[in-house]
Amino acid sequence: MDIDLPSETVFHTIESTIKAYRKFSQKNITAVMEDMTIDQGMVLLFLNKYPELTQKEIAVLVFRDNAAMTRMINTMVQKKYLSRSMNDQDRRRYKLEITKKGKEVLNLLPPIIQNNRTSSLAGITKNELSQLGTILDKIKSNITKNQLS
Amino acid sequence: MDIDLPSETVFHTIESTIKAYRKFSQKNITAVMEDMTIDQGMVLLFLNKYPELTQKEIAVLVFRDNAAMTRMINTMVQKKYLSRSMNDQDRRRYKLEITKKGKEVLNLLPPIIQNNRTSSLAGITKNELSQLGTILDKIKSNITKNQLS
DNA sequence: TTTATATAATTGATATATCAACTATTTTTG
DNA sequence: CAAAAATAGTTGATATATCAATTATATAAA
Repeated sequence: MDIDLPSETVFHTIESTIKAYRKFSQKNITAVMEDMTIDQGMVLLFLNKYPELTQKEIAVLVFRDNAAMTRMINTMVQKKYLSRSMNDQDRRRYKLEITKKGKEVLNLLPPIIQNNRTSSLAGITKNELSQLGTILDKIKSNITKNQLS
Repeated sequence: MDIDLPSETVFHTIESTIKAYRKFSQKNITAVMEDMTIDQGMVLLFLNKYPELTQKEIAVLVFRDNAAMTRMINTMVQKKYLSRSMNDQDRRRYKLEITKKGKEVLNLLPPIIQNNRTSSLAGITKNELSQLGTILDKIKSNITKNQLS
């Protein structure tokens, strides 16, 4: 059976776009914050907005599983961006708190992230952006439907 | 500075789409080929079509760097999907050959991959597909332009 | 034709991804 | 309530990602 090479499919384009964005974004972050990764930065942004998030909930937001999250947060605690303490309401969970060092990151990061986004989307109309979202959502929903069967 | 949470951006949608596709695709591949990964499968597809590819060229096609490629091919050689031998024309390169076991994969995989693609893209028009490609290419070219400066 | 530069691949260090098995707690339910 | 099920998180095993430094070979330039 003959099929298109992966490099000729839209999935390849999707993947190369997000990888390019991640690399670009990481480069700009590294320039001002030596040991900060995109994903660690996202964790800080989410926790800043919703301080009650559990590791599991954060994992969903950044597309990782529990195990990956445990290790990522270990690293962030070790690097002093976060502190972990007991949650007395539910002792299966942790309370995650952003440290002073973490808060400094939250001052530096947003302008850079904003710039990453706007420069990547330069010249793309609101309409195109919404089409993009709509089509991708269709693909995702096709996949979700198929996952169940 | 207040910015949108990552989960509210189109980059999040792009990432979640490709991750969902990868997971879906991997599940279907695993069902017929226990220890075959998507990326290893892609390497086989590319090598099958272009037997002269170097590790470096394959790396570009599957969005990895040389180091990752070296290790991935080590694994594939160890699992007997590929064999590595000297290239006498240029002794910096290897000649990569698909083994019998690798060729069996090449019989099993294409129908599954084809099905992954078509079921993920069900209901999406040719026009939408080309819009998707166009918009993503715009984003990529914005990023490439910025990378240079 | 030597020296410099470029290229292909490897290795070490560190971070991460994924699955499955596991612990420690709730929460549900019979 | 006690047993069963669900939930949050951890750990081990294995694969992978990335950067920087290194080796070996090939090509270009002085």
